[in-house]
Amino acid sequence: MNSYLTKINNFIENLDAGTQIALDKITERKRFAKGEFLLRQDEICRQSFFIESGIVRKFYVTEAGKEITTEFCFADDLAVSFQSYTLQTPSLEFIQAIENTQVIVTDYEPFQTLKTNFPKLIELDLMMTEYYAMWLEERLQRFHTLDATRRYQKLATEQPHFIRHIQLTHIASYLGISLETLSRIRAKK
Amino acid sequence: MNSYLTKINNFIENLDAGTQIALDKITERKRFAKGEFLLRQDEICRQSFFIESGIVRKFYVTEAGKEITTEFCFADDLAVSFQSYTLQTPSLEFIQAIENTQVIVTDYEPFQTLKTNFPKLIELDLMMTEYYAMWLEERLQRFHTLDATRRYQKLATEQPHFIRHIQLTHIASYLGISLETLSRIRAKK
DNA sequence: CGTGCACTTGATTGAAGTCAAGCGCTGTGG
DNA sequence: CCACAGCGCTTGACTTCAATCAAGTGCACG
Repeated sequence: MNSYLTKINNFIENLDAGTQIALDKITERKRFAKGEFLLRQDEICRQSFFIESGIVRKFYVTEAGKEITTEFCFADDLAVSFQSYTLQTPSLEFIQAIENTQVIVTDYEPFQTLKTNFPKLIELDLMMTEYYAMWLEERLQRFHTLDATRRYQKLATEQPHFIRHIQLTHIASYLGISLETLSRIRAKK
Repeated sequence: MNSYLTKINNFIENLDAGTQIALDKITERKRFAKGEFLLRQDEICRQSFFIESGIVRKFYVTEAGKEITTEFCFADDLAVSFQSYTLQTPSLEFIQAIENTQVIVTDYEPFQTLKTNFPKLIELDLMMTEYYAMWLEERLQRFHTLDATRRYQKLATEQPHFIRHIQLTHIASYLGISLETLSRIRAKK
């Protein structure tokens, strides 16, 4: 499944010049300082953010006021509030930079228009959505079958950079366990 | 988000005649008796199954030999092993009819070819994938934030037909709780 | 009239949450 | 330059939720 990312990147690099140029015209570079929000709850996600460097986190807040982290995006990841972006409805999620972050911003509307002239972009959109769906499937499977300890272990072995760069409060929230339990899991062994 | 399904259905109905006819040519109707498998683990999912009537269930088997149900598909749902279908790699999942089921089968290869001639089908593919991703997001959120009781309650109020038509063993597996716990949740109140 | 399957009920255990206190940085203001 | 405030994290005591193991019920079907 990770090879699918390579396929997507190849696809982007091999886009014809016309599509590339059109794409360039509707994007811009932007920086967010650590702590800044790329998107807030209730706003409509009218942009996608391709991370060039830094880290962002997506999270929402429960009725009880607890922050639930849904995803971390590192360099080369695309950050959007998927449902808000797709339906153009108010976002349930926040997107926040947890390090100084540089992104390439693409506006929703121009991109949709562009898709009608450059059908390759629909394919691209499809591939990226497929990738996201597979990512979600895998994440769901882990919640469905693994206990707290094994969820942490998988993360620690497969994404060690998560643990190196992200504070444990957020890791715990991302794994759906309490900070205290995470601390205990890490302590033993 | 459910209105997105309506949008997809409208899109299908409003496809130009050419696309419709081409689509018809690569599909066939098929019946599966209760208990039959539409797809088995390790097979490559080379077809998509649009359910006309009946019910199918998607599940995989853990190393420990436990069946984990990932999805139920009813009439008008599309059943595929998503990762296997998308990557054309061996499926981790089984797809099994749990009632006598009638489906419209579309083969993968011809559909991919068709997409190059009828770009509307790429759009359709995109919309369906977007819908699936949003469905996964919601399901993931429930695992992430709700305890067993509230997961059951949401299911019972939002999809009462699930409980009417599907045996509790499968419901429990779908909700990620043991059959005994589900029984107790249902007993009280 | 059993045999098997779907489900229930009870007893016990274990995993993880909550509450509470404390530790060790870092950074800031007196 | 020290003091202490705040944050990220740890540790301990206790509670709660849900899994497991084990019987038992009731129905369906051969």
